[in-house]
Amino acid sequence: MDRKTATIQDVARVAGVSTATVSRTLSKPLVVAKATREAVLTAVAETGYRVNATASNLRRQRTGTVIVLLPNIANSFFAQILAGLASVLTPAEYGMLIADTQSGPDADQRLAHYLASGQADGLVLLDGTLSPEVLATPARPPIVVACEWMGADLPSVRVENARGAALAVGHLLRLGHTRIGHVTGPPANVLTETRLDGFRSALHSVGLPLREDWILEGDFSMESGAAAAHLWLRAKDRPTALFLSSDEMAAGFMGEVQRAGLRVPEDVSVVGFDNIEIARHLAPALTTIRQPRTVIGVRAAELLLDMIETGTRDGPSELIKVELIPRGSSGPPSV
Amino acid sequence: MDRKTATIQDVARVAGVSTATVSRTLSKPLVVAKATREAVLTAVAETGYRVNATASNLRRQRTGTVIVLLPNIANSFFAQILAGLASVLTPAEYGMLIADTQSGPDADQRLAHYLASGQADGLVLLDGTLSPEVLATPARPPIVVACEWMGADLPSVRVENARGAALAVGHLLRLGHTRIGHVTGPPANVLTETRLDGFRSALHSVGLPLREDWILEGDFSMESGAAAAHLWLRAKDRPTALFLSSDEMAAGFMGEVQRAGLRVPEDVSVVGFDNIEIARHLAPALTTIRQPRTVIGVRAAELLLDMIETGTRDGPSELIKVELIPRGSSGPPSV
DNA sequence: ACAAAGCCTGCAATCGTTTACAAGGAAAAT
DNA sequence: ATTTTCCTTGTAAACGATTGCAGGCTTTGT
Repeated sequence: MDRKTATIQDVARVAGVSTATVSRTLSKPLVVAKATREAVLTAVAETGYRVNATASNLRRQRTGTVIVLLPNIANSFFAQILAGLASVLTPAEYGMLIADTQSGPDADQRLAHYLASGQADGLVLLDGTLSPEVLATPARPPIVVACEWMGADLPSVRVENARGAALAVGHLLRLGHTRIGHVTGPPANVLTETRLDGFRSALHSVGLPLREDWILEGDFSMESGAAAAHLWLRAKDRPTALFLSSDEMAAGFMGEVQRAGLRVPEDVSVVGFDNIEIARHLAPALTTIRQPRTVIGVRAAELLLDMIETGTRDGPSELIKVELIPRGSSGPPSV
Repeated sequence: MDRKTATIQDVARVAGVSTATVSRTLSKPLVVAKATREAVLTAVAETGYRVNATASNLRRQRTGTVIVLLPNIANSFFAQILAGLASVLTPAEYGMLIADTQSGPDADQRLAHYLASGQADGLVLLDGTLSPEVLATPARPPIVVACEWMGADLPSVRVENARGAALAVGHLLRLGHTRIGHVTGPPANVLTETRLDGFRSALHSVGLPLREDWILEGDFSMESGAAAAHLWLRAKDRPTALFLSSDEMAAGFMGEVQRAGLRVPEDVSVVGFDNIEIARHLAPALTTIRQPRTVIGVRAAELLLDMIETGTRDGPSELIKVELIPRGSSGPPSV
């Protein structure tokens, strides 16, 4: 046990072989003779050798890192996707470099920077608001998009957003609602649009007219859900049910409505989207559309690793299923 | 614009200087003459050169990475600390390697592995359940502990947990409660014990007896808060107020109590700990103890960077202040 | 005008691995 | 017995940057 960490040289000396043999023993054990292999492994154990990832990466022209670009780490939605990513990347010896697109100044430029910098073997994109033009970079690393995005033909892991919206509306219709409103996500976002489209066409398909004044603009945050509640409370002619594009908004909405003395679902039915953990613990428990966040992360990571290893920049796209979870926040309209 | 990324050699050639000069221009611009400096910078811009972090790290005998060990990324509490860490580490050109101690098998062993592997220039410890003995590793990198931990004398960023508990109890006492219960965190955790101690001594200092049957065991999760609610609902002789060791538990508790038809704070006052984002959006809004999570991350990162740069393994410890946020979930007892 | 001091810059070694290539020896084929 | 083939192993050249050392050219001092 030396002061410093042992290097491959030390192992080679102890085992009485060349560094090449040590390296081979560790990476492709099959090509070295059994006797030497064992000698090397003993020496490794004895010296406590661990391969220096930096040197290895330099030589192998890789970085051992994938960059994850997301709008906001603090958001539990992304945190859970991260957990999924980590569960695949960590065992594969890849580190995650997390880049928060909201904290810095110009997100598009940051993306371009990461693409060009060669700081990563791959990139996971969780922010749908970035502009697709940046991808024009030559020699960019493989990218997997794990959210709705305008950049058309990248390998991606997506969620049945439109169908989710349709499920939500269908549920409310079945309960007897005909006056259904919607609170959207932030304007630029594709999630917003896809869910809004799903909402629109679900209403359309049963012949219900679309009341534009019942479509409120939010931004996925609880804050904006609460704001929507204020608008709703003040409105003269209000919908009896609302589909909100995120659970956080739904929670904010319900809280505000209840603090104003009205009741859910008696006075208004509420359906969210995401099935965040707290959804079932709210009072009333929140009806919502479940999307398996960890799975999204896992699949995205698997896709990316595959692309990195095969050296391709194209890959399949995957669609993750969603599911309606009916709970207490939705009920029949009280005429 | 070549296919491949430009290397320092390319820049040197274009600028008509040696690679040494290019390197110096970029790292210590002051020592190179103004004219050459400008020539180099022009060449850099022209070639689109970006320094290869791997090569630089290898030569400088560092990794450019800090490892963050935490129990669970998906937990929004940690996610927010992460955001704080990232906001300091990313600009300083350090990557974060996130290691989830819950996902793997033996967390202690993983910690030991990370310490020995030399994979990181520093380590942030967010998991208080790891055993302190592992630190005995010689030549370990600097560590900052950003949570309560038994390992005594490491540099740390801590929160006034005991005082927080005292604030919570004091608040309930002032409202007139004398029958106050507590829901703890998981048994092994130091957070649990510190807050429990704070709770105990706050009661003790005003001469209230301690009812052991009013101390329920939780684990910080909403689930366990809901379970505590069941116990509370079933109890014959129940407290009129509860201090729960986390907001998530408080949310789970409130939800369950309300779904059972009782009301907060009329039937039971609830105080949480953390001030998670949803706290103010619940109905009623949750009274809680605020701890600034982002700040914890920021300070921990700053401390760690300082230790890394000065090469020391000791450093100051910091205590982050907490604050009572009174909201609707606590009120006078209804006799 | 000459020596001393100061600025810049280049040379070349180094960080720790990986991996083409070649070479040595043993086994198999002729 | 000689040639061919196969299996293992070693040699040495990268990978791309940083930096101690030394040398050349100015500047300053006397």
